[in-house]
Amino acid sequence: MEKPTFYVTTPIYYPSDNLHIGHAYCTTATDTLARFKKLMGYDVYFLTGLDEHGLKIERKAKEAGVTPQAYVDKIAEDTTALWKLMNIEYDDFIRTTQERHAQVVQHIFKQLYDQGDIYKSEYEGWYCTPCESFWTKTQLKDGKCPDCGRPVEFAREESYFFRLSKYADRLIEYIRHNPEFIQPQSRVNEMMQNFLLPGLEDLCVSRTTFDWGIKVPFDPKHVVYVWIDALSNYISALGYSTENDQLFRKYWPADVHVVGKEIVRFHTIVWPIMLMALGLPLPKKVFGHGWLKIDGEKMSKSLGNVVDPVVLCQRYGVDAVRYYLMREVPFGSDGNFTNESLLNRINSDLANDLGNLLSRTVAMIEKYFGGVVQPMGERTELEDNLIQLAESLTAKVEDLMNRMQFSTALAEIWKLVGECNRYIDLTQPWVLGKSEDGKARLSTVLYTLAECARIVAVYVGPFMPSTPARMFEQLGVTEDGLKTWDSAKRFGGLPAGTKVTKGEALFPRIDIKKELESLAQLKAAQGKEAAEPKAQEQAPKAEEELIDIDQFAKIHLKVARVTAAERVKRSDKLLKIQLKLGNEERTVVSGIAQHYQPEELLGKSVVLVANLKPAKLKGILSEGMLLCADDGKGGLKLLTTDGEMADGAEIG
RNA sequence: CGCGGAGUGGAGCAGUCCGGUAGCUCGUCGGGCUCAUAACCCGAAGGUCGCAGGUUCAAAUCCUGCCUCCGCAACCA
Repeated sequence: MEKPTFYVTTPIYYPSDNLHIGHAYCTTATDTLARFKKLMGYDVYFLTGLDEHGLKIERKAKEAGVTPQAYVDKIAEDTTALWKLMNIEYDDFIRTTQERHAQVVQHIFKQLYDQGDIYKSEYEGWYCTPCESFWTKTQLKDGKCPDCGRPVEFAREESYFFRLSKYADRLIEYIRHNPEFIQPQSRVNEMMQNFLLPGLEDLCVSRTTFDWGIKVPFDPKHVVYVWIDALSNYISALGYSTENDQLFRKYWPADVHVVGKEIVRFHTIVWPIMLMALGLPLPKKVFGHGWLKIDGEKMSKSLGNVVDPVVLCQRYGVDAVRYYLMREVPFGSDGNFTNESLLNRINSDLANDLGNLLSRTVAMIEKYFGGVVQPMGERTELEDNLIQLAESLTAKVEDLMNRMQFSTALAEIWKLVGECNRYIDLTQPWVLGKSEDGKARLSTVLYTLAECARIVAVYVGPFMPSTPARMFEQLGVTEDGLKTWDSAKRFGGLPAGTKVTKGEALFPRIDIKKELESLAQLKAAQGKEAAEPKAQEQAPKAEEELIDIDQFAKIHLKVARVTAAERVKRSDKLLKIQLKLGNEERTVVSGIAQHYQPEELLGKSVVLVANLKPAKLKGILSEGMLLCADDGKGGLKLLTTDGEMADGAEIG
């Protein structure tokens, strides 16, 4: 009989920088699911890869002084090395710069154009010339370019558009009739309320402002812009629309697209509509997982809190890191990554509970029976309970895994680990070992423990791929039939006479205090390294635009005193500030609400650009600008005067 | 009122749909045990469930209002 197929994907990540723990999180989850399905007997196909086009990469490459291709080649190499390190068992790694992909994208683009779903029009937006970027009105920061802060101008660009609106009703119906399609459920509302029900706008799918992308086949000054390029990877990797499309015919539609919550929208709106337009079946499920925050904050380069999975794997071992990622946070919710919680998990769950259980079990079999597992004798209530728990695990774990509740699945497995540890205390093998009468009972106790350890080893496999082998080795399990998922469903598979061998600690305990210290040192050292090249980068920029004294004289700076300050309603960043400059009163709206509480500003002497053209922000007229300095860590400080100054004083 | 999520012992979370003794993990304190990686087991302390009203015999749970935090708002997993 043919095995049922299971096609699962990660997003194709954007390689503008090396990948971080967030990417590792997503890929680990996908790998865990893929391994589970393989153990369940599915013919699994697991795709991951990189989305290598776009302006940002074009620029990054330029900064680095290499071609975009060379730039992404390097990161692709690092990425595959990372997945190898992390034991990610993917079947294919697609890169959007590969010819096989470009062909398919062009085919799709042309087909959609020919059937009228893509049309040529004009893209309107706010254009920042130095950045060569379009922004929507809402993306602008105080009316300026969110990237560089310079002024933008309204502009139009010839573009191709994809007629999302045409398929919106069909998609709404589909989502309503397929409650499993978008997971977790809470994301359904978000998509419906925010995008589908208010009405979809057509999607801009080409650009003429940069080159690094796949050319529109019939209009080569245009480059295919993001989503048609990126999303197509899920079928281009299978050979869709080529002569060699067996994989496509075998595996499509995908069973699960695992994605981060920020791109759920593209996977549940744009992608299904693309597929509808192409007349293809839709993926069965899109699962949007949450984000890992670092010490409670969003991970970002500018905050300097990006966590490198390579370092963690090298220090603690791949399986420990994978375990932590899958156990700590319910899949679908946001979670918090801290070194401390990682180390705590490793020590308490892996070293103390699991590792130590194996260690004490094997040690006792060696001590009391020369390392030979004795036959199971008469069962008491204690064994019945434990065995019942072990055998009931299958159904629970399978159900949770199918719902991608990895964290809860691990918690269930650990209930058995915990009960085994308790069982040892209840049966007191060290007392049994003292008398000949006790030995019969002892052989039952130790058999029960060894067999439970074998069962745990099987269940833990999808999460921690190299741990089962290490456990089997100590337990003396050699027969492949005792390592399968099915073999864990029934207690009693382990044959009496099996020879156990005590090995190294499965997960050595970590001295958390010391380890946190050395991590801090490591970070400090890295910070230094990172800071140096940055200073060099900035140097040439300073010369870029020199102004002469006359130009400077045009700017009127004055000392002002804050007399009142309040938050601007419906804005996270803006404060409305009342200022006194001698006899004059002014209102200024300033984007510092994330750095200052209104009350801490009262009475402060600040520096005002007094002759800035007034601007309306959130409907409030702002007459000037307060000078602030960026501390480079995402913080912002107002400039004030050294000692008391009369308000209204001229600066210059 | 753009949309969504969250606020529960020191920390992280479950419970909220379907009202009825507030639960789990870690930490802390006390005890037990010695097979084991100073691990394991038992027990205890610690919560007016964000605030204010309302419905009810009964509210963490249902309703109304408010406060605070976080995310999204055309590409950060």
